[in-house]
Amino acid sequence: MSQPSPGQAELASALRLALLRTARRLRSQRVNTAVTLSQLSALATVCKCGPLSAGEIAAIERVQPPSMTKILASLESAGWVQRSSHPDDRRQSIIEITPAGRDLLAEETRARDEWLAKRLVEFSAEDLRKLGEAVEVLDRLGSE
Amino acid sequence: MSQPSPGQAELASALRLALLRTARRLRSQRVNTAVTLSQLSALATVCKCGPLSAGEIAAIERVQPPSMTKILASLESAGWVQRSSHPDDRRQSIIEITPAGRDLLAEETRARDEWLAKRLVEFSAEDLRKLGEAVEVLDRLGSE
DNA sequence: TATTGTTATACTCTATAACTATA
DNA sequence: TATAGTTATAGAGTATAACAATA
Repeated sequence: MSQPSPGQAELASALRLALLRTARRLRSQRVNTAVTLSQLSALATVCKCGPLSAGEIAAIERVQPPSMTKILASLESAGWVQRSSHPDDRRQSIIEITPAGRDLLAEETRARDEWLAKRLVEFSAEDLRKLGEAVEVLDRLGSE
Repeated sequence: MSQPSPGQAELASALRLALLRTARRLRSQRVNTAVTLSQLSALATVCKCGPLSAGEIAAIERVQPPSMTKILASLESAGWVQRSSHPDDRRQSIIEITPAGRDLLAEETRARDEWLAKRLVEFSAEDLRKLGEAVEVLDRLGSE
């Protein structure tokens, strides 16, 4: 593995500041005050990746187990996920999304995306192409 | 102005999740426990945009004035910024970076970028091009 | 002993509401 | 009255350390 080049260090610096500010705006953009962005993200993972244990969700979301405990407690008390016992290991429980959770996820995703999409319509086709190409790279950067 | 197209809604959704996770990882990557990412971001703004009032920094950083009050208080008590009185308006003070602040900023930026740059070396030239092109678009998205 | 998850605790980050000082 | 900034307070988000239950 080579050392970071000067160009990479500059890119890293610019990317870090750009991501901080954009994420700050996305997080503050609360649509429904009943659910937060972190809860929504965990709910999206449970919906997409099927029934999972708490540890598995924490690993996918890249947070520590105690953080996920809190998120899951709030999702469960709101009725958006439900737990069942693991057949072989009584330490674990299996967490899955409920129909109400699916409804909430769909509605919130639509509302939050609308806020972002409204800003995106002001961007050129060229800008959108650049963002679209970067999403896949960012995904790898955020989950490695 | 047109309505968001289906393609824009999908891009918005994918971008939102990618940004959340990547930003989460960047924020948790603490190098020096003496300074936080938000403090560093404000310090970078004061360094780059010259002497500013508290309100101006808050506007550039896109946070509310009370949030900036806290950030500036910590930066000032650490000796990384200093205040002087505004010549015409005694409600305001003028905030500028100190030499110690400049040193801290250079050192911290280097250390934090190293973490990101180390990951970037594993990416292809094509990936880096995509990220580089997106940075400018993200900047506009985060500061509009 | 090792693993899974939770509880206890603390710190960062940010906001709104109420207030002070100045214009 | 209006504006710039601060103080008071609270909630979201996350972590580490210590613990309990189970494997």
